[in-house]
Amino acid sequence: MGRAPCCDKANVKRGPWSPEEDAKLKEYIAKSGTGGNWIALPQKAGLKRCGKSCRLRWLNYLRPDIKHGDFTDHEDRIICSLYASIGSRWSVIAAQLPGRTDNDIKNYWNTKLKKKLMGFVPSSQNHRAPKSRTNHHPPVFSVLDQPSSITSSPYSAPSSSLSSPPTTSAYKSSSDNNYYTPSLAAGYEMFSNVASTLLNSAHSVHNYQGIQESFLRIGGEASCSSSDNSSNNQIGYGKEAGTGNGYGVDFPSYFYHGVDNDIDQNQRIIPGNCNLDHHQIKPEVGCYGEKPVLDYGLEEINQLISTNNLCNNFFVDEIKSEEKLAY
DNA sequence: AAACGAAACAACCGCCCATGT
DNA sequence: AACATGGGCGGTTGTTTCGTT
Repeated sequence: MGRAPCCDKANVKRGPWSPEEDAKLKEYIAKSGTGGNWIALPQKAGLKRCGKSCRLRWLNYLRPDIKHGDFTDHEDRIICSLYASIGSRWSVIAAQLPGRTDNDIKNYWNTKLKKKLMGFVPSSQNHRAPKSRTNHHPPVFSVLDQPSSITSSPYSAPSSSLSSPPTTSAYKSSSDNNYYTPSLAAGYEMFSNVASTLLNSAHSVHNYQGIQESFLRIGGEASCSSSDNSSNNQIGYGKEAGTGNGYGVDFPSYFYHGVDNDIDQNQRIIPGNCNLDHHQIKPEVGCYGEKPVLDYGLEEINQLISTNNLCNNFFVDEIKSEEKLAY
């Protein structure tokens, strides 16, 4: 038995909204609010529209706090890092960008940012001028137009598990029995490249502050690694910040997710056992040892990486695709 | 100037989930 | 517990705009 439609499709107007309809909707909501019932709203407002259509129009376009215009570099970075962390949860990403809607971000990602980050559209070929309704901004991630920077990065290249796209409809983890959606896997893959490049950028052009904002601040996860300091061949990089429910964050995995890493036979940091059923991504700033990550300067970070022989392997294997993220 | 293709973005569709009955 | 309903979300499609030929 199929579900009853939310409205009578035959008797509602579809397609682009006219200025008159916009005015009616805005006027009604300004006067009466949504009333918590979008289905009943169009009739009350005198609109021949589906309630869902009204909701969409209001939330994505008419709301007074909507920010129109091009995305800033800072917004780009937030989108990238969150996409890499949580996939295509556009509403969650939108929540981090005041004034931006999930639809807006989704469209922006699909039409511009994704291609940009994947290197499909080098800035020199990005010939299309912006539409008049938007403000032009400088090309984002110009550093990404230098693919050689990835391989020449002082940090390790992304792990091989991410160097090629999944060949099947689902991405099988090598370490558990979970499958990942292509979009999520693609996001991780993309992000691994982006992260490498940005890390290199931070190293080479001394703009670490930007990297902090785009990656570090997004948040570590509550630590519940299966590795601990007592293990013979594991190093407890995941120091808890304080006790109890502190957010233990490894370095430099914190660049990505802040999971607890283990160490491999070559004494390099490898992805930790991060299970997002248990890890909650939170917007807190994590700690390395007892010190907030943001308190580390570039020199210190480089020193830590050097001293601890850290690498930036990306740890898609340990991320489950069906996890619930609690905020 | 017209045709065409690509890009941008608004809007729709259908599913899922929370909540109420 | 089962069902109905509305809201929310992500994926996809349709339309418009603009650059190129």
